[in-house]
Amino acid sequence: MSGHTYRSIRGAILRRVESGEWPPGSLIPGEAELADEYGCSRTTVNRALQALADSGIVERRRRAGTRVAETPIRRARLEIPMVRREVEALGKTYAHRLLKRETPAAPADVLTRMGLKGNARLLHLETLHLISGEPYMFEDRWVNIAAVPAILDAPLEEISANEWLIGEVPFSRGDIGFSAAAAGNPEAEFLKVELGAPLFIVERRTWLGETSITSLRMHYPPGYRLTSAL
Amino acid sequence: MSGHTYRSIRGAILRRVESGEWPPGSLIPGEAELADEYGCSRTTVNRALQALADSGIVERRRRAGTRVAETPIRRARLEIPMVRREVEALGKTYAHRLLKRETPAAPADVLTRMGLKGNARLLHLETLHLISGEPYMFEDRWVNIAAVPAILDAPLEEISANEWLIGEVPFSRGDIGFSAAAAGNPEAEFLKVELGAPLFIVERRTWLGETSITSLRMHYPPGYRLTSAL
DNA sequence: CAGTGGTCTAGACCACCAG
DNA sequence: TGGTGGTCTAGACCACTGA
Repeated sequence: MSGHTYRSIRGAILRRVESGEWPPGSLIPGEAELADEYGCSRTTVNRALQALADSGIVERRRRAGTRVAETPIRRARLEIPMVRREVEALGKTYAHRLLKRETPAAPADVLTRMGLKGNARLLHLETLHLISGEPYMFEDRWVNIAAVPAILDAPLEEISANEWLIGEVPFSRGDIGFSAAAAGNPEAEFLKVELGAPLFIVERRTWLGETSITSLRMHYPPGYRLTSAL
Repeated sequence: MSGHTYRSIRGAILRRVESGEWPPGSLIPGEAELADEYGCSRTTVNRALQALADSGIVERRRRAGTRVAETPIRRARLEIPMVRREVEALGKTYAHRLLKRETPAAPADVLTRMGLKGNARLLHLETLHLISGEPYMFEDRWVNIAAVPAILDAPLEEISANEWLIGEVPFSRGDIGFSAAAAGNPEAEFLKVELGAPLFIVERRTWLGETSITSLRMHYPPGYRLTSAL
């Protein structure tokens, strides 16, 4: 090593992009040439360029080389913490209240969302999450009983379904969606906001392999804000 | 190479984590040991483990080794496209209408948000973005004239401020925030929604080095949804 | 089909930090 | 202070794909 880390080289290349030396859409020198120029190995240049490609600054293709991205795509990396952590990070005390726990016939839209058939048994949970005793977030959750039968006996008054599921199925895949919606019932009542108030909605589905585990909608009252560096 | 790519090894390790062989919080074998076990070089194992650490599956510390994450942090990676692309990706035609363009005395909250002093000159823009002729998003933007003086002569009726700025300052840093808010004026009128309708709000600020460039608020009507794999 | 990035290897040294 | 991950190197072969 001659004092060149892949970070320093990534920085050097980024500066040349930002300075306009290599404008958007232009081809930048190949790895071998850059390695020669910076006096480091091609491996190190490769790593730097991969990092830049990962952040959307450049686009790379075999044979075609590396070009500066034409339209810089913004990639925001959001960290989605557990509600408990979110609250405790604010220095407040967290609590939750299980408002509903039932196994009704599942609505068609929930079944569709979870990719299940009509005979699937689902557990429906409504939970209010509290910050220092005040409403923080209202959660409407459905759980696929076939995927985690033990949930029927879980002490969900003491441990939230989210945390119980993390203990049971620690690593699952899923997707997430963000939107806005007017407060209806029962969420308006539980969150102590007026009917029609604008709520921030986070929807999440998780899967273990091909099996749907849970699907939920989290309702945050006005004032909630999700942020990220860009 | 003996048929082992860093991806296959990442997958193999992930499966052992998911299977519960290494429960959350537990220490997994060191790089050297895993390399030996899988019959590949330590470099390859290192790359696999770095990828897993990057997705929040494991946590690594020198001397302490690699542990399975205690509480899996969810990292969502959001791609924030230009509005034009977002619309065109739906197969619709994009257009925009510049509704306001003025250089008033800047409100205090805008100055604070942009980290500027009271004497800073700002350009205020209100733009309606259209999808196939219908309102798609209302944008309220402030631009720091000192950072990009040429914007005063930019043909913003033809090219949206966003795209003009990308051309002028292709690579800038910034942050982004998501929230919900009730439609007020003028956005309710322009978006053709009722006063008080729940809007999805995206706020963005961008900087070039230490200089604030622009700060904006994008208002999406009910129905808009931002999604991501988890 | 030739040139580019993608990746693996074996070895080396370093930075960090828990014991 | 020793063991762990972090990183660099030089060389090699491979996979893809555009000219």
